[in-house]
Amino acid sequence: MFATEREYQFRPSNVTPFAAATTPTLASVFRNQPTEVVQAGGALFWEGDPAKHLFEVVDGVLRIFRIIGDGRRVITGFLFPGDLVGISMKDRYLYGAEAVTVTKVRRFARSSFQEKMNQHPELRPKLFARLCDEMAAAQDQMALLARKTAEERLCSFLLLLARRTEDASKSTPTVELPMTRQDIADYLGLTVETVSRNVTKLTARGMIVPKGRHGYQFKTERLALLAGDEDADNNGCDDRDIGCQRFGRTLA
Amino acid sequence: MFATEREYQFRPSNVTPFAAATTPTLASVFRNQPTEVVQAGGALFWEGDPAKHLFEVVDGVLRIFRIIGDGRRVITGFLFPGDLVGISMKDRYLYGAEAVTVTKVRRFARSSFQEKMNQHPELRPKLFARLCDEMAAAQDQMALLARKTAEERLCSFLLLLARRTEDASKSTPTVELPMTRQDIADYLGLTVETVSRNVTKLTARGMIVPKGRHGYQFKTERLALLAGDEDADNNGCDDRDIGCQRFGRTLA
DNA sequence: CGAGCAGTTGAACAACCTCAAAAACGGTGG
DNA sequence: CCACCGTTTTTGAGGTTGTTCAACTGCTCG
Repeated sequence: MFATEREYQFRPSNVTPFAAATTPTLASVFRNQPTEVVQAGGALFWEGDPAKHLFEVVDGVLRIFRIIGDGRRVITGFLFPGDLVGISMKDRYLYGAEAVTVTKVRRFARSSFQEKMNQHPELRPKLFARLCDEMAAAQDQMALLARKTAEERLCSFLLLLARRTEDASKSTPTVELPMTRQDIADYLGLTVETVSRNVTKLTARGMIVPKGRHGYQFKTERLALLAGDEDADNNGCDDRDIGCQRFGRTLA
Repeated sequence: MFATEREYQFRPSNVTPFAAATTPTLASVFRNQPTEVVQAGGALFWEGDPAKHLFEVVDGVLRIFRIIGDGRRVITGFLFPGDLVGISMKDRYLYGAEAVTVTKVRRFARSSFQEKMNQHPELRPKLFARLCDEMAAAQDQMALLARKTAEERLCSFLLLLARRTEDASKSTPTVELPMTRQDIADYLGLTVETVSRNVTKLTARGMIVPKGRHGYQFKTERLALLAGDEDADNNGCDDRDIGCQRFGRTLA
């Protein structure tokens, strides 16, 4: 589909450096599976396929999507290294999964995953917590789609990506956008044109600065003011914990 | 808040008559807790409250909502008898829960819920399945908000409600709308006016027929054609299983 | 009865979409 | 290395859907 192979570096979602060394993680269940490579644009599975496997994203970026009437596409999430795809109790996938970039995944039969989880009951709360994070992400997204303006949506999205990059702690991280404008549009419930225009606008205002092919340097504090999550006159410092990642889709 | 007490009858979500008699259900964990009554408009908890309890809706309807910048409200779900509220691994609720109608709930301390689940491990997959259903519902909602027109949103919503009524199997069930137009608008990402106009339009076209104060009789097949889930020229008969309810919010 | 709120209706407006075309990539092959 | 081709992105002009603002109706319940 694409011949392009883009550069990107996102860090695994739930693998904090120290915890990884001491306690078994969900990823460890997949550790000894061989990795498979999916070319950019290639499909891992389609909506409606028998849901026989789970996958762990090892490297790259996936998009999770649905098609509704008249071929309208909705991207319900992007998946990054460390994320799981295909967890469910349904016998068919409820969405399709495609590679945005060249992607490495580890495959696991659903039955053996169940087994592994029974052998390691200490992983259960971790899986549970992940579903909860994902539910929280889904609710954020509903709020975004229901009530935010195009500009707010874009800023929220950029900040979400920023949290996944190597230097997420920096106030002006450089972030790669491996997905197309069309992907972003389908994720934010907008058109390509609207996304493009707003990227241009943010660039013109200096909130983001182009860095290389698909990269931008973000002014995260200024973007946060435009993301529409707080009152305009509130400088964003409230006491709630928002430490968790809120991005991936894990369920099928 | 409201003095109004509206009539409604929705059936419990995951309690199929037969299964309830034979196997222990999630609801059975709550069975012996005393029920509390929340007046219409009253709050069960607010976003940001310490998440000390879970609740089971016994009777009535709850709305789950968030407030984003500038006071914009987003209703992320309505909860009906049998649904659970407040399940999470976070120590604070990520949303508020208010009673749409007078509502009966059973309260459970989070720790004792954990205990109960450990005592009855056979309930674990049921809880898990519920989270999966909820995730599926969230994805439906994202698709609705991202890509559907006002009319499609309203029809989708009405059909969702229809599935919860006593006579859901009938092709022209009579359904109560216990929530206000504002609630519906905040759930569908629209304004009150747009909801009102579209209700009027559907009524004029005879797709829904007013029945009493807050009730309507639905022509479900005709509504389904307008819900935007299938291609316009496809009469809605595809092979995927869509039997599950997809409505409630359980997580906090 | 009348105050207050939910709901409806109308007219003007704005944000976003659609359609169209040009520009910029990114890769390919001479 | 450069010319070419398909794709992605940007830009522009005009149209539509849904919003905003405002007035009005009709309940319900003191």
